[in-house]
Amino acid sequence: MKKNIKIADKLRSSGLRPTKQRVHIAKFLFHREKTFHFTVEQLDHMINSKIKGEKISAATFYNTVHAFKKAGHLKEILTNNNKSYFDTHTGAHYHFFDLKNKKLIDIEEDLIKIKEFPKAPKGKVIKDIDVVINIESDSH
Amino acid sequence: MKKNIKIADKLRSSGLRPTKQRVHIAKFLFHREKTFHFTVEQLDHMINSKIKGEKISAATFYNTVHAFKKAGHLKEILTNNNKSYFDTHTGAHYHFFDLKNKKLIDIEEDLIKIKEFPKAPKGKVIKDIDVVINIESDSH
DNA sequence: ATGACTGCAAAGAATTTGCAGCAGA
DNA sequence: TCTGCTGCAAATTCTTTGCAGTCAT
Repeated sequence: MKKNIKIADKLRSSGLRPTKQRVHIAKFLFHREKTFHFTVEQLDHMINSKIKGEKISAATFYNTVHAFKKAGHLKEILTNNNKSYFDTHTGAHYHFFDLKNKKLIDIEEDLIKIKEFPKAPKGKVIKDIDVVINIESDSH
Repeated sequence: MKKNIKIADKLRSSGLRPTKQRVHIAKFLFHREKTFHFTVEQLDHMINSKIKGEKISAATFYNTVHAFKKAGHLKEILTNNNKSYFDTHTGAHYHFFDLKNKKLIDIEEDLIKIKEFPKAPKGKVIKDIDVVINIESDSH
């Protein structure tokens, strides 16, 4: 029960009302040790398949995930898959993307050293840098 | 007319039949000096708006762009935009992505130096590395 | 002739939107 | 009470598919 309160506070302090659905989703996402990568659709299936009663609607998953992202609790990752992947690991880091099984693997920031990179065009600033290393099976 | 022959040969040597539609699209894409970034949809509009008679169908644009990509004449680029962007510049290079107007800007390979990066997981090899530097307006 | 390619229209996926009703503050 | 949030269904957007007819070789 403590955890619920913490989650509620986390949401409230981000300006998000801790509704039943949001708390449910937040607990699922943030009460885990390891980083978790997912698409909104996958999240929908994973959570709703465990709910016997009232399911959470897809629209709410989209709303909630985007709200969490805006609040800085989730990070969006680019892939070659034309889908939005999200990551509970919000610090600076990069990814392997396994082209075969469409799975992401974290690469901690300090494992990649970008020695230099160009300045942003005039009037623009760099917001962030995405690095995706696409991998495939050895046999290729 | 020479150019048409060259294009036809380029296609044939990639195992692609130089149909009227493919030659038309290939000329549009490859007879230009500067790199060109586009989505399939944009390409469709750009080309079909110039055709008075028989338009080329969307399916053919998708088929053709993917065929060109497979043949190595186009490169696909990741963005934060959940859309497939393609690039006529097929060599190794990276991109700025302007979050405001959804435009890509090339960054030549030698402007980014990745000092070190992790080994691929066992049984996997690195296919390629995507680097996208997201930029936004200064005022942020 | 014989595959390969095209075009259409329909289906599919992922995501967004509009709005009435509900529920936190 | 008063916004903000949810849920539904419909709408959108981008992309793929199936198949009959057409074209390159």
